Amino acid sequence: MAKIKVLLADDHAVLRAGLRMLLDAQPDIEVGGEAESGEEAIEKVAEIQPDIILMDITMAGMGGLQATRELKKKNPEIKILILTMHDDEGYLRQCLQAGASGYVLKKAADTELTAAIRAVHRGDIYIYPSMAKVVVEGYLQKDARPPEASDEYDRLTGREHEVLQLIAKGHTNQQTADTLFVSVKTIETHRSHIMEKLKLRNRAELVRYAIEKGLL
Amino acid sequence: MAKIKVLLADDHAVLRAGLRMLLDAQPDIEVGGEAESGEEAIEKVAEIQPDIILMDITMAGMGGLQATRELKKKNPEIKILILTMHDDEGYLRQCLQAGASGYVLKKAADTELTAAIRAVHRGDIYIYPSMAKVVVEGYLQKDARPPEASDEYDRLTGREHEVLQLIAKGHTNQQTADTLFVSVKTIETHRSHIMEKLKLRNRAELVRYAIEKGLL
DNA sequence: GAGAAAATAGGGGATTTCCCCTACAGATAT
DNA sequence: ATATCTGTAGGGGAAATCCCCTATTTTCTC
Repeated sequence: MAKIKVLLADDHAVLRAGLRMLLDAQPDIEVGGEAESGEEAIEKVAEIQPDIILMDITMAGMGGLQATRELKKKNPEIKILILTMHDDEGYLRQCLQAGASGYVLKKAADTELTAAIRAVHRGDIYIYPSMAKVVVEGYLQKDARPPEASDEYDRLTGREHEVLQLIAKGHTNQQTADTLFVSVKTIETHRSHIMEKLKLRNRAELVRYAIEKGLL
Repeated sequence: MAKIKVLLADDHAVLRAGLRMLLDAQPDIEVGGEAESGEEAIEKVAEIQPDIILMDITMAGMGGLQATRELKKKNPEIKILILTMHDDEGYLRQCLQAGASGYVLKKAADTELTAAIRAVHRGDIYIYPSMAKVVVEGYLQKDARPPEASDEYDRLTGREHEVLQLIAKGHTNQQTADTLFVSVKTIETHRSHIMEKLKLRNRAELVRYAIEKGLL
């Protein structure tokens, strides 16, 4: 099986040398080349065709962010793993938006870096755990219910919750009944109890309620 | 320095045994106890006071999700790392909302699991890379939206937009007709054109579509 | 062990949705 | 000037919803 070919892009020669030692010692990874700047990284990509670029953000000349944007535009299938000392949400976000597949801090352990390289090579995204927190918060907060919200909602029984979710997904009463292996009449009863408890007047309001409560 | 004390909660004894071998072999981790269900995990926590619970989702009796919610409610400082076979965004989201600090798949490498334990113990969040993709997408999409989005949606006429919004608010065809001072049949025609253009099959899907596009 | 709540199921009927059509007037575009 | 799009409206029928009820079994709770 072919090794994962990595291009190192960082303007510190010592760090590149250390990374080369570390990565070449892995059975499944090899360093295919090095670059000192964004421009050089772009040139070298055409030449050595790496699987992954390990990219610093701050480099003399073109930085890693701009280089990432240009590389992903010309070459969408290339994977770029940011390796930086910047423990900063702003950078993280910009890198991800530029098309980076991962973000690792230089203080990471060597096993974390190699795990990140393997993850990115598989097509996954690797976010260094101390940075992951903000990403997850952003993810959840999209509809993060302020815990208060609903006392009527808590009065729904388990089965009623199930029925509510299925209906909100667009299932008809009949489809819902089939899914839960009960009769349409049972679904109607549940639905009417739900609507009564939540003071809803028709299916549309019910769907809207479920979505706004983030039940899907 | 004290070792990281871990409680294993999983209903497969063999898996627990394997994990115990692996974790006890680490210089900085020890297994403090085991549980076969959510209920048992809750009991054991009081007894052995672990730093981290390694929790499966699907267990006989109380599952890991419910157990996570209850543990975090009583004991917010405890860290819960989900270890599951479920490669599923819905579970991931529910676990994070329940208060889990990490989500690792059972197919992960041993070094990934130990890295996750250490990350969570530091107070970070660890998301297994193949699951991280959806989280990052959710994070970015909060504002990095406009690119493609909606070509079918743009094909709706002005009047169709109006009708769509009213219906999504929970109006019946009749109410919508009264609001717009036209006949119910006109609303029906508009609605059927909308559903055709957007490939929706019933009112519930229509409501859902409108809300998810943020039309309200 | 009595009572309440939850889940199941049905009857019957009014209303609404959904789906197929057709039709026509006015605006717009080719 | 002809074709297409938009908005309007309707006929007719099948299907689904919605709204009253009642009723049985199981499960929880006090």
